[in-house]
Amino acid sequence: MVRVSTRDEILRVAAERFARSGYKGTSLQDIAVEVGCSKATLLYHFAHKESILQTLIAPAARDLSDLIARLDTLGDAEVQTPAIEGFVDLVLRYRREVALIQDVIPQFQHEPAFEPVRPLTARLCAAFTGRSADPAHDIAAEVLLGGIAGLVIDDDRAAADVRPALIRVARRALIAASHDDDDKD
Amino acid sequence: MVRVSTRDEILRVAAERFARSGYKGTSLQDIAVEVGCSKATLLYHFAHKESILQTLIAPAARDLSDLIARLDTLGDAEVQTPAIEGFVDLVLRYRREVALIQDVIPQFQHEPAFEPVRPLTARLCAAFTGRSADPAHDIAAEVLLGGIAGLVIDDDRAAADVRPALIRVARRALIAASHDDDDKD
DNA sequence: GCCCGCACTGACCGAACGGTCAGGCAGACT
DNA sequence: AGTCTGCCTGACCGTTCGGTCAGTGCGGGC
Repeated sequence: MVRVSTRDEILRVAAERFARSGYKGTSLQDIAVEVGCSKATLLYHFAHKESILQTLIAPAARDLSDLIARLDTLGDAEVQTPAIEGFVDLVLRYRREVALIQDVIPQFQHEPAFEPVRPLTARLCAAFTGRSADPAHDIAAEVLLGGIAGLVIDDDRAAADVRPALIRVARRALIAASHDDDDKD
Repeated sequence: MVRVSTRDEILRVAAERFARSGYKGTSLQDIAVEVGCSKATLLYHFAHKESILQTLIAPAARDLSDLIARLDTLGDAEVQTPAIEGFVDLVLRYRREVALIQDVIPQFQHEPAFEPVRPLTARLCAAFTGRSADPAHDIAAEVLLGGIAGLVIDDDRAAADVRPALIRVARRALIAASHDDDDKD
């Protein structure tokens, strides 16, 4: 039996409940009951409900930010493969956090605090296309980004099983799309 | 000035608010204020809040069901193109409804009423892969299905502009994937 | 023994939620 | 004139929400 702090236990339970029932669909009371403490204890460790959310997604957000910064240092011709593999590895490592982020996007995307996130996704999208100027390639990249992030959410297959399939479908759709443009209908 | 019934106005406002702030993030009061009627009027026209939701997504659900039934009549070799084009046209026609459905999936997917939906998506997924038995093809199809549905949500580009790009990325990723299997790494 | 800080709690708060209900009101029919 | 029906409403209900607060128990340093 490992010794776990109440704070860590709150985060563990909250992550699970938020992913299962959504952020708004999970009350502090729900979390407190499963943790085995009072609701006031949650608000002793975290100032607000939103603080729990921020704490949960912070590591994933940091790693995503690091990935994007690293991709920015690469040249146009060599950026796609690291982008695809880096992103796939990221969402597979943070499955629950990805589900959580996708859940709260509708209610936070219009807030001013969400503003600096948009250029981040644009840079990631650009890395996926190999910085192509073709808007059709941008659409393809957005589809792949969203599709990959969406798949890992409620998928119970092992990461090692899905990883190669995800990378392959992204390579097919993106690398082919940005290298040969002669098959337009 | 066209004459619109209160009921239709409720549906119009609810669709917009649900898509913008989410189902749980939109109260009956919010809708009533924007419609210009009382909250009780909403509950006169619709028995519950959930009835509004069901009414909104019913046409999209019916068309999706029809599409899947039509795809079931096609052979394995000829099903992919109609599946891709049919699905893209569907989500482009029902952008707001798609956003709404994706928003409420986390809170309704565990309910028994959601049970008959799962085989539907499996059949659509199978049509996307050309009924391939390879699990990697299934993953590719799920990525594309989710990615395409996710893209149209908060995309303000005209349907005619995105449609060819969506179809092309899906064809690249899926048709190539299921016809030549000799590039595994 | 005393005190202090940390972890924690029960009781409580105002606000907002979905939903109920008795009744008002305008127009059509008898 | 009377009545019936469909549309609509204000007032209200119980519940649940996130959050506050005074206070309790306790382990460790002095």
